[in-house]
Amino acid sequence: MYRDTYVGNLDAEAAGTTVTIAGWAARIRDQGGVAFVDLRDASGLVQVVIAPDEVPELVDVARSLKREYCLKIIGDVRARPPGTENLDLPTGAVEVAARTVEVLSTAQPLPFQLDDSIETDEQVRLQYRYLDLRRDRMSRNLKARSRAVAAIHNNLDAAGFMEVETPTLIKSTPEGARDVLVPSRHRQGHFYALPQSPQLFKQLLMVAGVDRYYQIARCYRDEDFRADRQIEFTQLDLEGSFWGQDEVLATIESVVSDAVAAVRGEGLSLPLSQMTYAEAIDRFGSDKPDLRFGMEIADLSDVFAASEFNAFASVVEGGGVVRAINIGESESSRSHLDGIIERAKELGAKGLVWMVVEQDGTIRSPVAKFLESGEMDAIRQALSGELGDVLLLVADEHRRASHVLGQLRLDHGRPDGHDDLSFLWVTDFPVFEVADDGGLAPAHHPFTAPRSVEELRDSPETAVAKAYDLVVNGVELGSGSVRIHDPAVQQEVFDILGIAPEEAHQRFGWFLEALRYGTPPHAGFAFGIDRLVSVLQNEPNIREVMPFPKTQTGFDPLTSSPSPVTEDQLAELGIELRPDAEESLEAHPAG
RNA sequence: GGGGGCGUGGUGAAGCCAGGAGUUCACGCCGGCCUGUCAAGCCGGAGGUCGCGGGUUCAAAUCCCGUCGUCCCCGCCA
Repeated sequence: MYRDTYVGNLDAEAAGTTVTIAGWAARIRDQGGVAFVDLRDASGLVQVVIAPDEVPELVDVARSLKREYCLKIIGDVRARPPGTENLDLPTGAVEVAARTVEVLSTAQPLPFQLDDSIETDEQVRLQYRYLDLRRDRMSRNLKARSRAVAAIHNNLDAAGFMEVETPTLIKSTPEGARDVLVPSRHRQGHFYALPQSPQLFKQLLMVAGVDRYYQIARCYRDEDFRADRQIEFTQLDLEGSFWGQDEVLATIESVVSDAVAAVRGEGLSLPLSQMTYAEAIDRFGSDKPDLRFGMEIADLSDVFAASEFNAFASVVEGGGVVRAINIGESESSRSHLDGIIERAKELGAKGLVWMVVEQDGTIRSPVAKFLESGEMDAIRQALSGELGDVLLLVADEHRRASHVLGQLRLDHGRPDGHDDLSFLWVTDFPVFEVADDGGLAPAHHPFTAPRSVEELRDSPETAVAKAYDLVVNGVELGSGSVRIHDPAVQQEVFDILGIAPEEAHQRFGWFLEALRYGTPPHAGFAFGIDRLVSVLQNEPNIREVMPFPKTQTGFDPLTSSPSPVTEDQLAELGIELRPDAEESLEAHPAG
């Protein structure tokens, strides 16, 4: 028997018992005589005492121990001598006096330290992820994730949902993100795609009468990596028949609240607040506003419409707007403010005007000479400007000005280092977004139901979809929609989206066919488990809550994947590498 | 596709702007001392082609060019 208890269970009540415990030597403090070993297992840490005057035969083994040796120890739990208790340790009231110490496995010196005293380069952590995961932080993240997922399963199972698996080798329907492709051996030149989501399959399950479906599904999108994006990630995917938006939101709220409670100990106050897409853009310059702080966007178009400052006045005259935020008391050196202007340009603004509120209520700014005192007053009032506040103004079309200010708002207002959770539904998304070339691009997948087909046909640029996002602390957790269940409507939507009938038939014909067999009205949602857990754990990126993530270029330093394959493997698939791929092989020698 | 930060013994940092012997600090590692420590302490020691390649220079960790890796951001992510 390797153990009869976890070390985390050892408290004052366990004193007087004899236990068998097993784990790793997290730290060793050899006093020359008595030695202390902090033994860590999956439950926590306990101090083991090896005392030569009590058990002389343990002297040699005590001397031989190194960090991260894997040990089995039989010993007596006893209260620590008065004055030596460790209040920082949950098990700090007791210690285990060793009778026997068995080395189950030795360990080489570690490539990095497992305590949190030094922040190790992430590539090294990933290369030795199995050691990194022993660290308290990562161990806690894994546990939190497990608890959240368990809560989700419990909630949906109790609510009558059926867990159904869908294929991970599916038909490629190039749209949206790039597909991850898998070559077929039986049909050379043909490829499977890994699913970007189980979207169409879960809709087929609705046609199939499953009624309430869910799945914790792995999804794959081959786009550039970010702190909150990996090539593969995990979503809770769900769908229900004879359902509408209100029921979906209520279900998701209940699920998320249970997941939050499982990790944080306390659920959410329901229902969550809601805001339309239009309001979110207007007030916060984002479709995923972070409501943990204010700093709302104010509109100054009226002030500048008649002002002497022609650059702004002409923008307003041309149908644009002048919008602004107050980032509060901030460094107002020229170089710092120039940096903000650069950032604004990076975000797509033509320029940015800063203003600093002075002692006498006047405004210091490169454009101050164009402003009358009444105009300065109006600006200060609109932005509640106090002494020392820095105001940032952008003139552009409404959408772009809002977007730029929304980002600057995050740059300067986003809090860090506290535990607040600010959940928000964003509803009434538009069917189309205005692309950079001025054209319309679908904002969602083409199976999203419009609020009305007539509206979509008559004024597509303002048409609203029955689509909704869940946002927490400025992170888009997930999105969902009411789906189209009428094949005629689906056909028409394809048409309005600019997908020709032949094209629609070729890509989605199998799906359109399915809709013709008595499809129930249905709706659903999907949200990112990685993102949710990373927010709940206050982690800055989702890699910290994924056991084996990849680097920004999709590389896994632990296994050195992706890697070249043999000529034979390629030949079986009918694949030959192009010259530029051969060059890439030389540039990235196999690890 | 683009912008920025970083790459220095096993780990983390300083040194780089302003070129002058691989210099420094913390942790770890190895050896010694130490019988109540808990990020133990004290003494001693080992360990580095300054990511790689090229250039400038009498001289390059330091300046320049390229390249690889990594992180953040813009674009992209129906």
